[in-house]
Amino acid sequence: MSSYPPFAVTVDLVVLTVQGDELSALLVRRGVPPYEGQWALPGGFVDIDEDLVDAAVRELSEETGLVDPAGHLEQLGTYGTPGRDPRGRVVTVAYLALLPDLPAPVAGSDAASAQWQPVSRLSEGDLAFDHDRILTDGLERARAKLEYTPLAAAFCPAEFTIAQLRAVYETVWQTRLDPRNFHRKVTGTPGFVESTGRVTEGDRGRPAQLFHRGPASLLYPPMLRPAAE
Amino acid sequence: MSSYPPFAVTVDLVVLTVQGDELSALLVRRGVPPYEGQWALPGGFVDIDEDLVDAAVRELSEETGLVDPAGHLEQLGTYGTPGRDPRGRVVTVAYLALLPDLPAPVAGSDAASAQWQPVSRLSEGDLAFDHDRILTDGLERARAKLEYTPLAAAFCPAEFTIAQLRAVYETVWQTRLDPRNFHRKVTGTPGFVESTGRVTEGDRGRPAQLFHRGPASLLYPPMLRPAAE
DNA sequence: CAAATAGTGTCTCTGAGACAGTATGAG
DNA sequence: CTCATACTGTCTCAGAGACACTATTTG
Repeated sequence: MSSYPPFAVTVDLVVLTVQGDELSALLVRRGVPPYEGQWALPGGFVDIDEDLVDAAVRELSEETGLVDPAGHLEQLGTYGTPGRDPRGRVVTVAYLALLPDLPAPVAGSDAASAQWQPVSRLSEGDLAFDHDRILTDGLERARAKLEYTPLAAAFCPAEFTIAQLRAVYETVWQTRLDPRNFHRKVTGTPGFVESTGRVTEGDRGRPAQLFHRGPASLLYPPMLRPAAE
Repeated sequence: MSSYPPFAVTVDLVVLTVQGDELSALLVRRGVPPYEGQWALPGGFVDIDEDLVDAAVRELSEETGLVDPAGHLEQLGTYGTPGRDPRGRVVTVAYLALLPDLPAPVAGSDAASAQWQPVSRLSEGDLAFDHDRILTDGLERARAKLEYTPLAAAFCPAEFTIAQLRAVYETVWQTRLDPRNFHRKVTGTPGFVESTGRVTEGDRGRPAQLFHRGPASLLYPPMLRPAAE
């Protein structure tokens, strides 16, 4: 092995959640150079005997304090352009995590320096390294996947109403959906959601049925994102 | 950098083409351990100052002899489970390449040991390392992308007929499509194909118009893969 | 001429979107 | 009661699939 070019390998995480009517990403403020004091995606070096996804789960739990939160984690892509990290040749494997709005948003060991930031307030150049690009790719992946997978439910608590699920779509896509057609579509797509029999109480208006995620991994027919203009 | 765990980084390529009515992948026979004598995906180590995609392009041209073939290349995913390579901790970034059927299929420096193999004849365990898995992932990616992108044209020569394009779909999806509806759908989807004004000659039947790829990067509405049964 | 392939017209059915109308809660 | 939200029914239009039909070549 010593004859092969030595690389460092990191994982970085695009962690998204829906808070109120904002799509937010988990960011950490860097405490050490390079890019000291700037915001960055959470992440870190992969141990030499650690699987990539395990490193991602470890970093996620270190940053959020949550062990196995009931969301979604998938590989996003790998970024390894020479010079992307001034410390040397670092290849980073980016992961995308979608989480429900957490009771205690960030409670890990690095809590002081980590916080949720609405993606609408971020602009090119705000983040360290090439993390702007990675975040942009993660957002586009998330938006695309809402169309043909039931992943919107990953942003919701274990039990949720159709209106909550609709709010996820509206927030992530920055669009308005007709509540009546949305209801019919979601409940009519096999395997998307399953009724729990329970209903909400104490809200305004008629109580809503509570659902949990169905068994489908692909939506057929897909949810259609209104065409951009 | 010396304080970070040292990894080796490779690129591996899932190179697909359509030959006759078969979807084939480019495989190389390994000449050195580990897995000496077994078939594997083409690939190799990334140079310490080389971009990942450049390494993929370099390996592709070394194996096929073609510089910038008019196909498609995209990152597929990264595989880095400890133990996947007996030589040590090797993380590989897999790329997916879609190429038109080449006049001289494989004419690179490693030509003797490289050849196209129909994917239908390959089964679990045929390939070295975790390349079975990578190939499977590449196939699924290719099949999915035909639905919502114009990538089928990457399997065709620069100018092609609607029937040739249909043959790509039928081969990759292992299905039959109605020639008449297919024709209407493809020519009616904005930006998918553009007429060259030329027609074929010398074939049986009425001459067909020749098209080249249109400017669209996403098909709307998408091509629908017949539901699996 | 027949056979083969290219391309068009038209019907039916499904599903998306618009939106009226009904159900059931809080105040 | 009013208001708000949940949910259902129904209409219209676009597009997928089935398939009859026309067009243009080779032999």
